[in-house]
Amino acid sequence: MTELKSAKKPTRIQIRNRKRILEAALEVFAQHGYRGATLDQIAEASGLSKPNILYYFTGKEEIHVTLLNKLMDAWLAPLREVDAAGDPLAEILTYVQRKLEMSREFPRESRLFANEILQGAPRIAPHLEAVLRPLVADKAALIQGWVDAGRLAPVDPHHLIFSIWATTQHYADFDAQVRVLMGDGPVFETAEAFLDTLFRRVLEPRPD
Amino acid sequence: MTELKSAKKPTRIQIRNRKRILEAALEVFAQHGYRGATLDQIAEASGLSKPNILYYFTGKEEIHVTLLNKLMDAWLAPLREVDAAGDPLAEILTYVQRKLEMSREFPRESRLFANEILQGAPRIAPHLEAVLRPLVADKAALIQGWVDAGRLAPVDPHHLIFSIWATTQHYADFDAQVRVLMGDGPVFETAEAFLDTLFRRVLEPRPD
Amino acid sequence: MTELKSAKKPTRIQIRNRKRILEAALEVFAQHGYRGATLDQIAEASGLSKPNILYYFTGKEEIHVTLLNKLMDAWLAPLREVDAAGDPLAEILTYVQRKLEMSREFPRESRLFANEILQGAPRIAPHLEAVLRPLVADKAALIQGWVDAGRLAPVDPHHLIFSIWATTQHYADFDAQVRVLMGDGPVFETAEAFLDTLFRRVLEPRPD
Amino acid sequence: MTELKSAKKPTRIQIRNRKRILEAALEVFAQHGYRGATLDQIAEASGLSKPNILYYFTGKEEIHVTLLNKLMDAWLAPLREVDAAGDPLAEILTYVQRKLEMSREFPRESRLFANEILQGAPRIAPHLEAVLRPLVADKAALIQGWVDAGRLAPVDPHHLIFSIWATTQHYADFDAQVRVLMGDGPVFETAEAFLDTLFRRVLEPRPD
DNA sequence: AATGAATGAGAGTTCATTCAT
DNA sequence: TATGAATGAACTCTCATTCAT
Repeated sequence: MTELKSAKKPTRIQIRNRKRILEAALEVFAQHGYRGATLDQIAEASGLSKPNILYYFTGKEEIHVTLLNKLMDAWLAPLREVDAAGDPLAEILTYVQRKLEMSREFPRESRLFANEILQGAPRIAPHLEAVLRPLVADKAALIQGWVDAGRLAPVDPHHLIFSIWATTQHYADFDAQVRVLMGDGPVFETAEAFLDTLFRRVLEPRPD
Repeated sequence: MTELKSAKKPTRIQIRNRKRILEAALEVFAQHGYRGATLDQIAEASGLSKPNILYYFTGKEEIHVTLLNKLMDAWLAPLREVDAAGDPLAEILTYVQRKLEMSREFPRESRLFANEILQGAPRIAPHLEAVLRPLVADKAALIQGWVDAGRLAPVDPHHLIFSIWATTQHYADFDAQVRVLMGDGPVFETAEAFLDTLFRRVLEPRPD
Repeated sequence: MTELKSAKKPTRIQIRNRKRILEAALEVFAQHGYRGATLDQIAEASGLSKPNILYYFTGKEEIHVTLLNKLMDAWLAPLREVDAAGDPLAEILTYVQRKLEMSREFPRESRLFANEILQGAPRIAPHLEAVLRPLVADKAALIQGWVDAGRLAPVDPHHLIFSIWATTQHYADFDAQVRVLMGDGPVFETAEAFLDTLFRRVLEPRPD
Repeated sequence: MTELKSAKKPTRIQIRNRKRILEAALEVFAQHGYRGATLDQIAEASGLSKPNILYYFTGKEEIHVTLLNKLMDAWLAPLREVDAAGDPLAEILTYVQRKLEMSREFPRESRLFANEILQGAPRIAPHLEAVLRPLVADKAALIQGWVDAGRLAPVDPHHLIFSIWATTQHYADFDAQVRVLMGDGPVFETAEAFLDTLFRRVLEPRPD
């Protein structure tokens, strides 16, 4: 039944409404978490009726999973683009910058992801193992190679990646706290400079 | 009525049961978030009956708020102890170490806090403004002073603090992801070395 | 509007689609009962869309009633054919055989009917009173006449008819149970012999 | 959780309310079938609120299964009591009488069972295989023994049992139809005489 | 201090039916 | 004639909270 619907090519209305729903759901899930979000909220935010939402998605969970899957692709793109042929320091600083950009442009996606991981990754763990793990293993090896070649200061590649994720996503995930502490001033601009400095100092090979 | 309870000094049983409830609730709230947690789960985990829990606490929210308040004190202690009279680099590296320690010792508290902030800090925002803001302002000024005195490499104090929080709490909050990527190997031990190196490189004043 | 449809003579497509719908609905209603059946199931089984089904029938109930009415005609035909001019015992044994045949050929119709009666005949009671009652009264009188004439062993005609219905329809209505108890062996063949013997022994006039 | 409740010995209120619910549910399920029955109806009929019903039973299905299980024990008791040491004809006629009695005393149980079998025994099939099949096999063998010994007229034991079930349960399951055809006159009294005669004629060994 | 019993307010979901084309 | 889209009503079930003891 549902198969049929997704098998046939979707109409314009279907495309539009699925987008609306996902957009609304992203907002709601990001703010309240999976359990905290309600279909009523998504319905209201999307301007569709609750049963109509269930006309497009099998249920609450399918909406959530769809969001997570869409998210992961975009989420990992910057890491994928770290180029073995590029200049090591430049590659990583670019990666940091792009990750920070994503936190600014897509804070809701970041929070959606954070919520999922916080709760033990119940729905996305398989994806992490299948997709994220090999990708990270690959890039960690690349970084290790750079370190071994003396092109980066010695550093644990995995922890380096974690620290990039942590520091960049922080501005999306902990936004409420950041706002309290920094007021209405420019956050991302100063953050960008700070993180550039930080990782430059950490990674620049020094003669010693 | 409620006043009476707090007016009279609590009996031993009261103290014990409130502890049990908070311990159980910490576990449950940290894993499932506020909305995702149920009193039934807390009741089961605490070994008390649901109505009995509501004898000690007005409701679900009060339990949550109590946990958050207790948490904040312990949470900020390491920052409070950053000593203006100490050696700047040592003070901060010690702070990093103590924060990481807290992530290892109290991951549930970290996740509880992360959950709250992720959702926009609806219940803890006042506390952040009243307590956290002045404390951070104070310590940021201290760090700025150290920087100005040339005792630390130039760095934005606020963002520095954020980066410490982000990198240390990451190991508690994103544990599920870290585990997928690092397997069963030692995480905190290598993290400690990594973060020590990281912040040392960032903060050590360099002649140039 | 609805009148128009029945006023004009139906096109070939109409005839074909109504047949499809009724065939599918029979399957679904017989298995799940009136409430348990859904238009979705009927739509899927018939290969038509849900709204299209409602183009041919006013609603779920009309489909059900249509099925019941069609059913009743066929259902009573064997009884109608019990011939006053025939040999009493042979007439009744033939009736038994034909009823059993219908259970084998049309088990879904049997179950549909059983479902309806089980629930108090809410939709078919009028039909029963108007059609079934006089027919049974007539045939009961016929049997009574045969009994009075000594051509059948003395027996209550109404209960005799009930016992014929009960024993023959049992193989359709309680098929699930029969299968559990008789395995995959031949059911209807042995049942036919059994029922022939049974009613023969019951009805054969004996000298006494 | 639920285990705990049923593990501890139930209070008087629990016993009373579970009885009320089962009594009400029997009425509702027997009339409308599993899908057709609603918790609202059961709630109304039992005088309890809907959530309160779910305080005593896990869900709709548990109520249904509980009823079926309770039913089966009582349902099979008469067959169990068919005594190998008794007089064959008397044993069976007594069984017929007791089954008819049950149809009169417990028509709702009979309809509940009929509903379940009609729908393919989705919930009770295992029980049928585990309990009913061996019991019937046992009694069928007993009857076959009586037949072989010439103490009963030759007859297929399985079909004999089916015919007893069919004819006796008919008065409960098809009550709506029987009422239409027999009016307000005595049904069970005449049915008892009829069935006694019927099975006597069928089973009495005849010299031939 | 404790708990069995009860419930109102929703939650997610289903479904017969209607709308619009 | 046909169907994608939409919905109101109802359904099962959950849960924080209250009642009564």
